[in-house]
Amino acid sequence: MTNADRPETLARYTVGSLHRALRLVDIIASGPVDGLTVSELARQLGASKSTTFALARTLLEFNYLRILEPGTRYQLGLALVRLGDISASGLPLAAICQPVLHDINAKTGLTIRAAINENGRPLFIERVDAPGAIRFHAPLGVPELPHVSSAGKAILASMTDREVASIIAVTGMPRRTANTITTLQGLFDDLAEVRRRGYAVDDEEDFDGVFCVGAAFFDHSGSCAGTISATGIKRDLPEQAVRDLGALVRESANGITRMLGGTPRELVTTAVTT
Amino acid sequence: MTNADRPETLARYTVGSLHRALRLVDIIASGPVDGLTVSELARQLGASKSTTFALARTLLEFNYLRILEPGTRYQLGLALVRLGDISASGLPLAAICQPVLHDINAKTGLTIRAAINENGRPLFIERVDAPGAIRFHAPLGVPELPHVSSAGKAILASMTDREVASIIAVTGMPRRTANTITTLQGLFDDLAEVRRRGYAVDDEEDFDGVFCVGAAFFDHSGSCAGTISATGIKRDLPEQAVRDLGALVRESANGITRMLGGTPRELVTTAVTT
DNA sequence: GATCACTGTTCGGTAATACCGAACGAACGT
DNA sequence: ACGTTCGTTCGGTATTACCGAACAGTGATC
Repeated sequence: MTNADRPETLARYTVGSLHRALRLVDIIASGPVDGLTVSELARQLGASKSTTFALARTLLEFNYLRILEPGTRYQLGLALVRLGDISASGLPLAAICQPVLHDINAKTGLTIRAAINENGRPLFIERVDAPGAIRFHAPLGVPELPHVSSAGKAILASMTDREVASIIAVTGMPRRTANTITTLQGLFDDLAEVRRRGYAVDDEEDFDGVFCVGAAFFDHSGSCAGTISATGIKRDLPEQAVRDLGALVRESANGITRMLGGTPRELVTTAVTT
Repeated sequence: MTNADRPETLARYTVGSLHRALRLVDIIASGPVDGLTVSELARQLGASKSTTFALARTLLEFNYLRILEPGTRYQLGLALVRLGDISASGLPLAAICQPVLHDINAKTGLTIRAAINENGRPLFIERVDAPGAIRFHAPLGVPELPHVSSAGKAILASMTDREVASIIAVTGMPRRTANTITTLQGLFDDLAEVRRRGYAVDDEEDFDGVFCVGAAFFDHSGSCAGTISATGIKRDLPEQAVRDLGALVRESANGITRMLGGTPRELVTTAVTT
């Protein structure tokens, strides 16, 4: 549940019914794709059926929810598509990144994503899917773990070891696969490699069989604004292809850096300075 | 289908504070891109500052809103990106259409959009922008007027004149440019042309200088599920290019029809049967 | 066919709470 | 140093959001 992971002291000026309604939306968002019924929602929400019904009706009125034809299951509505589109357009990054994502997608046929740097964690804001049936688990709008993704490691590589340690202190380093880096020293070593190459690699560290290459771009102040990354099936990517892909992603990220008024970081052989 | 129209009785089972909160989100969504302050929101909402503040804080807690760095202006937050993405992914159409949109975009360099048929009106759910600086007014998630867009006319062309008339009775035929079709008979004539060609054309009927080509796809039951359309600047499109583009869009739509388990409509020379 | 368990929906009563108004310090722009 | 506007805080009160009970349908099981 995502309602308890807010230990901040914001609980003071919150509107209870609105809080409940947004939790309801979250329950539907993390529920099955074919939606949930009022009774199921009421159970998960811990409220009565009538209350849940009233909340759902109000959300329905604004098209935040949508009712499936057979029966009465609630899904997320189309108003959220509109609002999400507006929200993403508000970020100038999205407009800048979109053509770059399409370009890499056209050249490689892989799934390409753009993320922003959210306090050291990658938060994906845009995505261009690979053609074909394979779809990767790639939700937008939620911060991902930094130590298991190429996007996350590309961000961390722009920071000092001290900063990296403070971020990892919050997120931890949970193991996802046999290849997951689970020690701080192992991560530091990998980040040094990232700085040398100019791009980060996720070699089945998040999902078995999934390979990822990512590179960071920087704003005018020189701080890491975000990343772009390419995701594919490991067996489809021979070693040479990875090097070419890494170079492509790195240069594309450098292009975004220049569009943001920044200057691409040169490849370094030593640790980053404070 | 059973979608009652706007002039519904103000629903009886609405939660007041939630209603206010969603109106607040809408106000921000239709406001300036750099956001609104609490005082401005309170004025437009017709509520006190303290109430507005509490609502905004709660929405902030769930990342429905976001605060701009300089000052305290509220923007739409990134949670809406996530929810919009989930909402669109819930529609199987979006997953099917995405590679097709990219394909046409790669071939033509134009802005390509997919819409679903929302009671005879096109509701855009996905978009691939043209590379370059030009951005068309192309919001997602809101139903557009059917008589001024190629997507709308492609939908209407799949219906009988009687059905078209009943839809136009609701939306009206407001004039947008000098080329806008404003009479029912004129629309019927144009729709007959659409059925002959297999694709619809918007020749500066919505915006001056903007040209559009769209075609409908159909589900297994043979009813129009939605459209794909390409948008560009008129002077960039000579007559022959329009014919090629129309054929491309039509064939791409036919491909989606087949993926939906339907059979593409053959080009007709007479009116559509009931 | 009748029972059961379940659903979505309706409605009244009441305790909770969402709202307002006033007041605070701070930040601008006179 | 002025006046104005901002965001934020807090207490009191009447609004209202909540619950529980009861209704009509549906589908499965006996």
